[in-house]
Amino acid sequence: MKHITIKDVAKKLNCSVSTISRAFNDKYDIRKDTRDLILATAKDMGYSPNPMAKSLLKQCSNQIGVVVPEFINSFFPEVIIGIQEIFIKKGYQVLIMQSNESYNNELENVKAMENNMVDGLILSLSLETKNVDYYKELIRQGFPLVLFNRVSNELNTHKVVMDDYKWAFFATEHLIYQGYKRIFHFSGPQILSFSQNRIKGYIDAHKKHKLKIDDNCIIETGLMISDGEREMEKLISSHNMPDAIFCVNDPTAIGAMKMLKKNGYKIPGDVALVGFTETRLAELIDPPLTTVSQPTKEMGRTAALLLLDQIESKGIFVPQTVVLNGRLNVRESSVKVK
Amino acid sequence: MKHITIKDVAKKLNCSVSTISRAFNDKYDIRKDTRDLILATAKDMGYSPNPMAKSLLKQCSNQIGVVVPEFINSFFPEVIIGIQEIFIKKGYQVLIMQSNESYNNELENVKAMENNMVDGLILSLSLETKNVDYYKELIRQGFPLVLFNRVSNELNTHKVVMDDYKWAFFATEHLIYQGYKRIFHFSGPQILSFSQNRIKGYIDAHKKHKLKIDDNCIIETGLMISDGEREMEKLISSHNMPDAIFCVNDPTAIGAMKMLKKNGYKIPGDVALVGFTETRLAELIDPPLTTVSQPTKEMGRTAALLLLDQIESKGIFVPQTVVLNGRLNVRESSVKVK
DNA sequence: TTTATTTTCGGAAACGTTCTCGGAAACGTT
DNA sequence: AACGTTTCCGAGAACGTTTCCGAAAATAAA
Repeated sequence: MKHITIKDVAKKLNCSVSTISRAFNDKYDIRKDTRDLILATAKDMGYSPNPMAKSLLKQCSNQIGVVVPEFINSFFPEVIIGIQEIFIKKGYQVLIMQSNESYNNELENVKAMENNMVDGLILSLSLETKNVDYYKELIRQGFPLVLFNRVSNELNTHKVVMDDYKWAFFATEHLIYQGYKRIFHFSGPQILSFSQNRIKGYIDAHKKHKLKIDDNCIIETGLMISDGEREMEKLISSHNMPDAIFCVNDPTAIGAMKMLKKNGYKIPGDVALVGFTETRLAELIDPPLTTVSQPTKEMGRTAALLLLDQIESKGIFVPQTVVLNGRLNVRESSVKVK
Repeated sequence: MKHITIKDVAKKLNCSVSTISRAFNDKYDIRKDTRDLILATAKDMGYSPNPMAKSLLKQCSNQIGVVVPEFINSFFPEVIIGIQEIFIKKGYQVLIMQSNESYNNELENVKAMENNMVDGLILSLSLETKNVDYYKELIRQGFPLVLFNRVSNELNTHKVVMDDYKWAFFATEHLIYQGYKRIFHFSGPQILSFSQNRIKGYIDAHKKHKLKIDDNCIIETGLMISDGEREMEKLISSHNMPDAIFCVNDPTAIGAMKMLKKNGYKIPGDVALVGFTETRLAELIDPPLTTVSQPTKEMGRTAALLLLDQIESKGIFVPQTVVLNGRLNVRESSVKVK
């Protein structure tokens, strides 16, 4: 379990450690053949430079950190794959941690990353996160931080999101075009900006088509399958049924669907459903779920490129918000039955 | 972006760095009130010890690494949650990397982890991994390594698996009890030991019930949805239809299901399906999929505890293979239609 | 009071690198 | 032969810690 160090190589070749270092860092002041010799014997001995020592000296680690709320659903994993795609190519390592939707974990994770001297951080906020002071301070100090998906208006830094308003609008309008009149919205937690934007899209689509929205049509639900189930159950037992529901995301739509099926309702015959944020599930469940899909990998790649840019341009940067396009995948769950 | 170091604190308090270090490491040879003073002012200054420097000195990092083949399906993420549960509590950080089912990536990841001086590694092999020499060498050197789920017989170290043979046997037997006669098996890659075990279970269940297995009943398929689709399509076009299929995992079963439905076959009326390794999908798709579920979080916890044990007992350890129990969740996809 | 013991602290080496500085060869020029 | 250049390399500091060793101060024992 003994690591081979630069000294071991130096001793073996009877030269100084500086020379070895030169060979490995492609410096100009080293003879070609000595470099080749060094590289060859080093490889032979199984030596490779210790990145921690290097990080300590250079004060940067060639690592970047990713902190996400969860990775049970396929959304975040797919984003991460996009992130890795970029960074692996650039010789960076990607460290991943998950906050499990807890503010404390999130903060711990971020601090751990920071201590680990990551050169930058890509972050998506947890459900619980209301206080972003720590991140503000980080940004103030010039620490490269990119937010995606779950972002906060209070933080002035690079962000990658999709146009939630626009696509919520389109999704709702789709239901309207299908002829549904009594469209409910299962919304996400109010703290998250995307929840607000999706609500706004839902409302404005109604306005455009001069449709009234009842007071109790917008129901703050959550983001999990269980949340959808719970709220659907409430609706069913209160005999206050919509003819369509636009859900803040796929899991809540799936929860609603489960509960509807359990109670003998037909989808979309009795209640039509539209989700948001493609998960793998959407096209596999029965009936297949109409949903707005986000370009997950592209979101990852974009966040990665923004971060890379900020890291490499070590200085003044203008916080950018990249808005990615989505797509409405119309499937069986929302088409009007004649 | 300037880090506060131990020296800054020492200068401010007009004492030596050793004393600061003592305060932070709860050493006995320091006066109580000086320690309190140091801790207080350090906190005030926003100082926290640099873990990289510590790792460099101590030659261990209080970090452990997890390398998994993918995390698009919910299986690995859930295992990771179990792993984190244990390690977070113990003050370890968990670094996660994914090999994307590529042997090269896997090796790169493992080396990166090693260079990062992780104190141990939890690994699940990629599909491509046939050569495990590097891991052998790691184990020989005494590096703490725990394998789970995708393990190799060639590696003599801690392992956490489930009893694939037993549960494949039960799953197949379940189909037999339902009255199916022509049961095919979509198998995984032969290299993976779990594939072999599941095949064996499938065969032995037939033997027990004195049922013959045709030559072409066992079809090496893969592990992805697309693999299941492909092989199912072949079967359909060759008019060589089974009345039931036991699939090596859920994604292949789901792939088969998609293709069957697309071609108008009824499930389980025309073809019954059984999967393996619970994914979130199984109970949500239509029809709900009968499958063997693994205790994912427990698998993670078990692997973590084994690793922890090996790390802390710094010395002779007896490689252990923990076999976890599964469960057969019978759902609609496999029950005989009268 | 002197000596022995304990408590508390500072100095310095070490972990594995990179990098600046200076110096020794090797070479070319007059 | 004497000098200036260039090429190549070694010594040593630095990164931020911990820990061993020893010493000063405080206390206890004589």
